[in-house]
Parts: sequence; C-alpha cells; structure tokens
Amino acid sequence: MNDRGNAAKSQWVKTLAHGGPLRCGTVVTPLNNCMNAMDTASFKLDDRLPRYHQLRDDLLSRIAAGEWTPTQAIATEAELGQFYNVSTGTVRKAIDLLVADGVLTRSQGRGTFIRRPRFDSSLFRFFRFKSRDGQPVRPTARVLKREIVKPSAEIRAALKMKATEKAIHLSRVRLIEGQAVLSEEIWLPRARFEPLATLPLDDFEDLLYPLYERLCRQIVASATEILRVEQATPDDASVLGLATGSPVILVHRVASDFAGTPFEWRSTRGAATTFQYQVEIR
Amino acid sequence: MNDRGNAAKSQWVKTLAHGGPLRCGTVVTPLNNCMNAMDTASFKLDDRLPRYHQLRDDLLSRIAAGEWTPTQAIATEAELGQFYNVSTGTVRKAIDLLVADGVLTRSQGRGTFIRRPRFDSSLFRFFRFKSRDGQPVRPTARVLKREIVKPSAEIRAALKMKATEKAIHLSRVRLIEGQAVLSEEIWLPRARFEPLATLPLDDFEDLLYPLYERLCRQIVASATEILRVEQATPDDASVLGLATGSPVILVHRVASDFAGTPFEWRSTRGAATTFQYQVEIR
DNA sequence: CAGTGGTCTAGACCACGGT
DNA sequence: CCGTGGTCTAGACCACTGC
Repeated sequence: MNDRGNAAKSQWVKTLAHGGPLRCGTVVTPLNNCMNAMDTASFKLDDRLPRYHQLRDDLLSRIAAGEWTPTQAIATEAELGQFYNVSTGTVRKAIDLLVADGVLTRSQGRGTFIRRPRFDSSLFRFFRFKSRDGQPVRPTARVLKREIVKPSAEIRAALKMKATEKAIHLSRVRLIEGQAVLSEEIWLPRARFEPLATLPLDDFEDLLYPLYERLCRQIVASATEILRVEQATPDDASVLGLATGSPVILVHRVASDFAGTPFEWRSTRGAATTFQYQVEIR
Repeated sequence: MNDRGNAAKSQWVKTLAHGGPLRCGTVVTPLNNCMNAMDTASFKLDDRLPRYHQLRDDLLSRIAAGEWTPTQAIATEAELGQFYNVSTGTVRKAIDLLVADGVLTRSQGRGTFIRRPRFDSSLFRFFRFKSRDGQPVRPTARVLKREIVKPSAEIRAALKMKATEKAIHLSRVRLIEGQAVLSEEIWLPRARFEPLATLPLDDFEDLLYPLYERLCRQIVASATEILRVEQATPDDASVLGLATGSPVILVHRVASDFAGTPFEWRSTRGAATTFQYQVEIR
C-alpha cells in the first residue's frame, strides 16, 4: 500500500482559460491520509495570480497545517493535477517554487517530501571549530538554566507573543572537549513548547530542533540570522574563557514555522578568533 | 530593426529522442550580431547530460566569450530553439538555470539580458554606514597608491597567474564625510587591466567595476567573499582612526568572469563596530 | 501592431526506487 | 515490475514592451 493520501475522484469544477480561478473538487478524502477532510471553503486565493502561484500558496498552507510530515511523500504530481484540475506541468511549476524556497525536495522514483532547513552546521557556517588534532568537530551542549518568565518587550515583539504570555528561557553552553566555545540564550513561547518546561535538564540533547519536532511537533521551516561583533562582557569572558573586552561574534537568530510565524529567539556568542564566514555573490 | 542577431536558417542536424546529443546547425550568421561566425566545432558537450543542461553550458560559454553585452538582448527563445533544434520548453529550462545562477535576467516583452551581479552595496551588506544625520550613505573613494609589482605567491595562486606575470596593486581608502572608514588593497593581473596601469590616480572613480567594464572590457560575473575578525595593526589604526588592537572586519574577495576565471583579488578592512550581516536560512 | 517572454496544456518517453 | 519524478515536445493563448 501507498504511503500517500488518495485524491478524491468526485466532482471537479471545470476551469479552462488561463487566468481563470483555481478550484479544486469537493473533497471526499483529503490529499493526505492523516487529516480530516477539508472542503473548498478553506481556499482564499488571489485569482489575479498565475495558477501555479495560487497552487504554491495552497500547498504551503497545507504544509503549514501539518497535512504531511517530513517523512511522508506528499501527493504525487498526477494526483495534485487531478485534484486542482490543472496539468502536471503547472503542478511541477508550483512545486518548483517550493523547492526553490527550500520547503520541499524531490526524489526521483520516491516522491516529493517536506524538507527541513539545513542547519547542518549552522555553527560551521560561522565558526571554525577544530579538536586538538585539527579535525572539525560538532560541539556538545549543556543546558545550564531554565526559567519560565515574562519575556522582554524585544523578544515578545520578535516572537509576536501576547502581553500576558510566558516564555521558556534556556541558557546553554556548547563545548568542545570540555571547553565552552559558545554561549547561547534561547527564548520559546511557552504555549507551543510546554513539554520543554518540565523536561529534566539532562534530557536536553545536543541538537534542539529534533527535540522540538519530537516532543512539541514544531518544525523549523526557516530562520533569519544577524551577525555583529561585540566586546566580551565579564560574564561572556568567564563562560568562554576569554579576556573581558576581547572581540566576540554575536549571532542573533529568529526561527519560524512554515506559516512564517516566529517561535524561537536565540542569541549565540563565540570568540571572534574562531569566526569565519563565506559568501558567494552572483 | 532588431538589436539581436539572426539565427541561421541553414542545415539542422535532426535529433529526436531524449538523451540524443545536442547539436546545432552549421552557422552562417552567428547567434549575435557583433562576433564572427562560429562553427559547431566549438561544442564539446557531455551527451550524458540532459539537453537543457548542455544548452545552458553552451550559452554560458558564449556569454563568457563576449557574444553578447549586458545592454543587448540575447537571442530569443524561438531563435535558440531553432538554432539548437530543441523545443522552446527546453530552451526555457536552460535559461531558467542561468537566471537562477544570476547570469541572465528575463524581461517580458523586451528579451533576456546578461546580468551583472548586484554588488549594489556590497558594503552595505556588511557595514552600516551612516552620515552624521543618520542617513545611509555610500562612501567615496581615493586611490592612495598604485604599483606594478610581482604579486605574492598567495595572490598569484588565487588569480591563477603565470610566474612571470605582473600585477597592478592599488591601495584605496573609502571615506564618509572626509573620514576614512574602509581601507582596501586590490590586485589585478596586468595583462587584462593595462589601461589602469597608466590612468591618472585622480581619474579612478568611486566604483571600480564600471571602470573595469568600460576601460578594460572586464565584467565581474561572480565573487567569493570570506569574512574574518582581526585586530587593527598600527597601520590599520592610523588609516581608520582606531586604536591599535581594536577589532576589525576583514572581507577578502576574489571576483571572476563568466568563465569562472578569477581576475580581481581584494581585501577590505573596516571597524567591527560598523559591521552587521544578515542571512536567511532555508 | 509586431515581437518578446509568461502561462498552460496534454501528452510521450526515460531514469530511478522500491517491491 | 510498477509508480515516482525527470526530460522533452508542439503547440495555444496571454501580458507586456516598444515602435
């Protein structure tokens, strides 16, 4: 049996000319196999946009609604073409857009999948960490502190939180061979991350995003990072083993879900001497 | 009259099935209107690649050979389809690749054009410059020194220069309201940039790339930049008006032509306090 | 108004992955 | 072996640009 949903084969609204509205049939079974039925009422698309663009937007909202998981193939091109009553070429173009946005990846012979952003080594993008023998290494992590607090106005604004809402604040260090190389402050809206409010600190893993996904069903879809250079405060200095006032790179990240809603605020500090960044300009 | 070349309408090598080799007809007039005729011998394409990929590669080599200028539309999709004996869909896909690479831009109703990379504000990408009243400003530039020298081994390697070849070395400062904010060292292979070896220093403009294009017919197609943090040397400090040892951002750039051949090596230093960089991760 | 790229269709066949 | 996405075709019509 297939791991996909079966596209409905019921009534289709016929649309012919270019520029006509994008419609989909009334749905008997949804496009996936794990959600309840949705009807056409959920579409509020701008008819002035090309069909493939409307299709892209609708697919994205389905993805944001959790209609498919990253391990599951989304509906096939043929199914989508039937469902939306457009040709497969138009479906391909819509999917192309989402692939270009980093939302989907195609896999020939297997299907099309939701893609997580490659934070692979977000750290390696900025910091060159090597062990004593010169091999690149991924730092381990330790959560030093967790508190449930009212966030500052800045963080509340960045995370679009209500005035009364509380946040989970984590203080973390990342270590290489026992030596702290990065210090991190993380803020999460409590409502979305309740399981992390009580998780024993020792159960936090080196990578938080898999934890978000497993325990809180929150998938990071994209993030914005801003880099600056600062001088080490006495606190930074003692955590990172630097001289007070020595240059420190500050990486400031806001991570969002597929709907574009920000749900993690994070700042990372590391010695500027370990910093390097490469950009291609075209 | 059209600003394009007229595609030849002579013999076409017929290729039918997918995977067949990409061929073009023997050329009577070339694809543009400013170069001499080229024949099919100039194609050494890998038949294992999809046609649109071979087409992309051939177009890129034509662009690198200067077959079109950035102000001129390249051959139309229909012409290219006829010339290479492929459907316009395949041409579109090849052009899509080059657009994604930043090599071409399309303009509906006008044509498809060679695109220069947007260094718009390469500086603004990294440094936040503001005048006294808080408005963002573009620094002016002054060339302090020019010498014709044997480049260091590092620079010779980066620019793939022959052992005997000489380089033009420029030392520049960039100023805001008379205050030096960036110091730059630039190396160029002399052979490609002969006109700059004798140009009076006062005739150098704030932006060098338009100068490269106008005087030396060298178009920057792409560049790689590497950022690091250093401490100001006494020289840096006196040029930039900083304290010796204060943090400085070093931006190290190698710029290349459309064929991927590097032809400019540049390092830029500025106070780390004016630095900021933003990245989107997907 | 002619010519460009942009959108869209309805197919065909190929290459790959898993059963 | 079947089903997936990948390549490619040969059109049609639309939207924009510039003469």
